[in-house]
Amino acid sequence: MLERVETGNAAAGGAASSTGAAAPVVGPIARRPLHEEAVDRLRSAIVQGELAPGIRLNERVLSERLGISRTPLREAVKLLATEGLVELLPNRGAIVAPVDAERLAQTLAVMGALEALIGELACAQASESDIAAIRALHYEMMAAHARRDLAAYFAHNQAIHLALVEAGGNAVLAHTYRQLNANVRRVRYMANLSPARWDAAVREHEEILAALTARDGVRLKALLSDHLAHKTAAVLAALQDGAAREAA
Amino acid sequence: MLERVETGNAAAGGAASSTGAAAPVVGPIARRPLHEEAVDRLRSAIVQGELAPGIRLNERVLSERLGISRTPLREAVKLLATEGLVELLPNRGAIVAPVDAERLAQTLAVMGALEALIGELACAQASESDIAAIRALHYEMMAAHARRDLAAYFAHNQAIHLALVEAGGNAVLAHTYRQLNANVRRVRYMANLSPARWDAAVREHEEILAALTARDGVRLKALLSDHLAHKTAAVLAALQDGAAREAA
DNA sequence: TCTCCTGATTTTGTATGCAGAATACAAAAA
DNA sequence: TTTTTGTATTCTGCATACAAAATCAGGAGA
Repeated sequence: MLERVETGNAAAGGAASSTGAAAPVVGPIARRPLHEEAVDRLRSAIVQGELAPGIRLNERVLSERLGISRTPLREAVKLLATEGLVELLPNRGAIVAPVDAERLAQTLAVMGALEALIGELACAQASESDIAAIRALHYEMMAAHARRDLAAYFAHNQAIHLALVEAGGNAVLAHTYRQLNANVRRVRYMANLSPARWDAAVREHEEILAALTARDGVRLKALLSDHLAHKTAAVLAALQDGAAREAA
Repeated sequence: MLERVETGNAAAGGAASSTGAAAPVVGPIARRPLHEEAVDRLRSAIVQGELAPGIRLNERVLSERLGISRTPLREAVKLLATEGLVELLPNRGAIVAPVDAERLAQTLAVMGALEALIGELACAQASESDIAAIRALHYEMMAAHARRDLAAYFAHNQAIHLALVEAGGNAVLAHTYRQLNANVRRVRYMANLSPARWDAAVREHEEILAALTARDGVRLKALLSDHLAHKTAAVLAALQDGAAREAA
């Protein structure tokens, strides 16, 4: 967990050896900044619960683990703080942000407001190949569901929702959505959903795909909103549940 | 412009000398981190156009001007990059993000989606004193309009919209809204609005206040959406205008 | 035993140093 | 004159050094 970074920036284009084929001449591989690497690393560690809510992020320890110095690490931590994944304690460093039901509910409410725009834009702007890609993801997700493979299901589910927002062609919307979503995913990983809710979610996805295919924006908006509302209920319930179990 | 920081963190509460009066004991004033100071400084400099779009942010120069070292400054710049106010060029530092009509339109679309939630929450959650405060701001704005004092008008206008979103009690929503808004404000500063649009905006604000007072969420939602749509049109038009004038 | 102080240690926040990349400049070639 | 190539300088990205704040350990006193 949290392996060293090993500056994996090896020449992406590789030696375009041999014949001077119509190779696009790769271009000089911009090395990825370490702070970005650190952001990604830490974000996924937090989202996947590898770094539990509330634990302190000791700079020295983390910088050793990631194999980078404190400077880019601190930059990364501050970025994650704006995403709400970590909390900055003045003069006392940072902790992984505790999961707060109130805040989570607020986040989901904002995402709900965005769903309307997402549905509208997706229907209006998605290319046929965008839709085809989403359909492919949908069936892969169905397969995961049939297999009761929760991890794969989540992964494809995420991919679908991201593809939907991307298809709308509004980069700001996509960025905002992603950022909010990070906090929700964290809880998702913690909470298994009930079989009933799982089945219902899959049915909802069927309808979502149908509406998108028909490019029925009004309907897609409504479906996405409902879908999120159900998800909200499930997530908050799971959270309550977890808290209760904790207390026992 | 961009005066040194002078660590204005002087004991905020001042010496709580003399009698142990019921002073709220200020607490040992947590010194404000320099990177935060830098963020605020740079953000307002950019929003107010003091740092023009496209110009390079030379680290050495900036750190000297602000009187802080490069480390916290770099942290600040990276934070502003996530807000979209600056653009990071790998190995070549950062520039003030160019104003891009496309991106601005996308930002405004997202804000539009949020307006619905803002209106709903404000009507449902605002306290009477919240509403009173907004009303006070409203009249101050009206005064500024009567005086044709554009700067004061903008300031109060901003304050009203922020108060509205704050009154809803959803901190995540407020945070998201603020962030998106920074990019719009920048253009606002650049573009004077036409007298006709100004008058119309004021009338819209009258209706907004009325709907809030009546706690008519449905109506407030619609009004805020329309208001933003008009603003969007005005802002984009002003932007076109500016570009055209530039070309001439 | 508990509380409160005091000094040592850890940890953060900030500044500075260093290597490599990018740019600017100047001379040579076309 | 224009383009190209080699060199010097500037700047960024990262690491490290240093100072201030916080935490911890131990002991004195109640």
